[in-house]
Amino acid sequence: MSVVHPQSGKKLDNTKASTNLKREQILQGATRVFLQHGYAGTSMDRVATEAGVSKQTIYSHFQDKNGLFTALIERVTTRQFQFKFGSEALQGKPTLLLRQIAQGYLNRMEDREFVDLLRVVVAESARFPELAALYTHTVIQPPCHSLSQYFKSHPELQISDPEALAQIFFGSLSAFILSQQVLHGKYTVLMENQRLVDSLVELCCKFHLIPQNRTL
Amino acid sequence: MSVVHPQSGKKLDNTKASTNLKREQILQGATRVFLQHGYAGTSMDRVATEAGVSKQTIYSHFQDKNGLFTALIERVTTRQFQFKFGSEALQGKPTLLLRQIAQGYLNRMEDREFVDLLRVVVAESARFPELAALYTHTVIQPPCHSLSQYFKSHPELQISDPEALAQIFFGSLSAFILSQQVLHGKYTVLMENQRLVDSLVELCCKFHLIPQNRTL
DNA sequence: GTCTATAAGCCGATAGAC
DNA sequence: GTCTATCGGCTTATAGAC
Repeated sequence: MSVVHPQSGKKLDNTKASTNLKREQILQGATRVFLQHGYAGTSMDRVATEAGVSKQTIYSHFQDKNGLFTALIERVTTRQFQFKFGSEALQGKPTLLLRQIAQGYLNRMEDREFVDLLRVVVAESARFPELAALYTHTVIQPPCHSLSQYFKSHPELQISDPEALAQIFFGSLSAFILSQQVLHGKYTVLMENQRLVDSLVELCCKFHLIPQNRTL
Repeated sequence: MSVVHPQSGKKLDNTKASTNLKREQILQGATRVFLQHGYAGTSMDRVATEAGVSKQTIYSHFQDKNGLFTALIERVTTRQFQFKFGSEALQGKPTLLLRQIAQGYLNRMEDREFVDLLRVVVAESARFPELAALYTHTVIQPPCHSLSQYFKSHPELQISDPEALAQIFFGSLSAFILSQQVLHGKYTVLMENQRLVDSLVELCCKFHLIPQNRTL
């Protein structure tokens, strides 16, 4: 199938590079369109225009609309997994560390791709359950698991159910992002990020802080 | 425009009743289809078939696809608002009351219409921002506001930021529902409702319970 | 491999009979 | 008011030139 040029190996490499470049070009264009308009709301014509290629080029790189969408969401999901959370060592004063974690997670609100991916994965969760599962295990679970481990290794925090508290921690942050950015509550319901973070950290460290700050 | 029958007033009433019946019939069929397949994924032909009427009948009751969808979501949203939360008096022991509230909210996981509405409102939030705003103010805010008021009127709970805690309370519950039911985590990520509820109640009543249960 | 052109069917919305 | 029939236009996917 592939044209092997006998005079220079470069020709082959260039061809492959060019092919991958086209594929990349298609994915970038398709990502913009699909993440904004959803699966059914996106036409292959629109993708072709946005990516600057013809429709047939798309069909030569991907089996069909379904395959393109799946490959695309898997790519963006994996990309969002690169979010450095598990990598940084979980050290330092608990209040400061937890504040950093919460603040860092809330900063993702400003990442449009993160917000768009969340909306689309939820939107297509009924038609693409395997993508919902991938998202859950790749984006949602890892931070939750890390925090749970942290809680377990710090008994002085006196947390009765580390896994449940980690779920509450990231769950309330995720719900905040959903309500503020996806449902546009930012413009109608006011709540400063800092207040949420403060209360969350306080909840996790209540027992821990009592001996230092309070006398009952 | 309307045909007023001179012999019997019943004729007019029957006609109106029949009209409202058709409208109801259309809305019921459309609700099933739209909540399952989303806006772009739903065709008017499919709605007509599902509702058991012709397409033209739909267009005589609703301006266009957009108008039908909007009327439908507004109806279901309002219906979900009937969820009895603000109505019941917030009385009783805080731990028991909070447990009841959390448990009651989680019971909505089993209401398919609630889960489907959440998914569709999120899915179409970019194209129908006014529906997202309606959902926020009708379904999300009221319970949050009620709980916040409850916290404020019970200073013995020593809650520093009642509004933020109420947001954390319902936010983590909503995120749980989203992850378990919408993203199908029910089948891949196991976490019993009871553990979440226990931790949530414990967090809200930590200071309150300390004098009774612990000695620091 | 990439393009233009086109097939075959479904879309939202409407016209006209009754 | 409700039906059947239909109109352009847009949809996914493919055929054939280069």
